[in-house]
Amino acid sequence: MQAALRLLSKNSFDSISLREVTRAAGVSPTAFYRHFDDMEELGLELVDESFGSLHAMLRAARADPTLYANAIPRSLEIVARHVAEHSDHVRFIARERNGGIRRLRQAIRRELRLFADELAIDLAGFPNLRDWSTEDRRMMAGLIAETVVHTSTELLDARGEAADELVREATQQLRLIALGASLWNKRDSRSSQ
Amino acid sequence: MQAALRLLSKNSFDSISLREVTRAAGVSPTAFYRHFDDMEELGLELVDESFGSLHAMLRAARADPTLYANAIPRSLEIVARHVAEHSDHVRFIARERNGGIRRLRQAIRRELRLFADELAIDLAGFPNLRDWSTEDRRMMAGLIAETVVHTSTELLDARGEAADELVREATQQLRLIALGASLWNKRDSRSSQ
DNA sequence: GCGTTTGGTAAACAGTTGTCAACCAAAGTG
DNA sequence: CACTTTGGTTGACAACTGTTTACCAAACGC
Repeated sequence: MQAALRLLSKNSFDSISLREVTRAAGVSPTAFYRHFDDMEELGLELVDESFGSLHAMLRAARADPTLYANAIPRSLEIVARHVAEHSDHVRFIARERNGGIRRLRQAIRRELRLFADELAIDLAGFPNLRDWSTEDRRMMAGLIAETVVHTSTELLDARGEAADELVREATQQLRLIALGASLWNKRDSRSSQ
Repeated sequence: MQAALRLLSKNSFDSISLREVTRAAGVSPTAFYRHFDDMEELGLELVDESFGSLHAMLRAARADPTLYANAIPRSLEIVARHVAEHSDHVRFIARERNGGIRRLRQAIRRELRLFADELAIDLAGFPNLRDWSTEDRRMMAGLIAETVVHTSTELLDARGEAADELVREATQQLRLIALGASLWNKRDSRSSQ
């Protein structure tokens, strides 16, 4: 799996071959079948691993007591570090989220939805969002999640000053959203006018 | 190029072979070289074609006088139709935006940045955004663009009721952003506190 | 200590791949 | 009319692919 991730930093999943993976792992092609039926199965396990490291990050983040005071910049800082430390995982998720292999796409999107749902629950901890409908909180969580994910994927190809600029922009965007939330009329939620 | 797009609806670009493309086009493998040096060159031309159809859509949209009155739902309606009519182009962009081929990624991201820049200029047409700094307008345009692009890629795999739901959610998200904009303090733009 | 599970190996298979050289017919051009 | 460009062809090439079969050594379970 490490070998596969190494290859995946340059190519997309459905372009790397079973033999390439085993070659990179320093093992014979047939040894692959001792661990996976299929390349697809390898992919699905990589999805698990990638979201595992993400959830570990989230658990650590939620334990941080300084988070709530300055939630936006603090969260983005944590995300930026996660991207730096697990760039292979982040790149894999970003790439295969819209990639060519159906089941991988579905698995990743399901996990991302779960991530947004967790965020929606966290949002209920903020006083001014507490009496929103859960549907509205999910809508807002989806917007925030997408902004964070998008920023993460852009961070993959940025270094130094450019990376800082991306984080600055995302900070402003999340602030804009938070500002909108302070004016949100809870009764608007279902009138699609 | 049509044949390639057909294949690309199932697989990602760097997993389809030159021979597959020519086979799908009903032509011999070597005939490929009469038109492109490379698969990469084919890819770059597909990027041009895809953004061509997008810009045609935008030009038509801007000519619509009913747009400004009800900008958010009207724009999303237009986008949804574009996705339905050019799903191959949209899928290609979504997939290769984070795909394995560097130059394709770069070309697509450059075009998406241009798209956001155009949107930033359009935003200046709204009275309450006219006296913002151009930097803030770009920040907001980036957020809107990403929301629209993300919604488009999700629309690719949704049909009927699910698609309507996606559009409804995006409508709410854009409204939340617009609401935030009405409170935005223009002098905040550079103080990263 | 003996049998079984685990994780590795080599050799071979039929297919597929990108690219080259050589050839050719139709269309366009002076 | 002659000739050059355009866009196609066939055949061949070595290289690479996923998967099967058969074989093997070390570690583990009792």
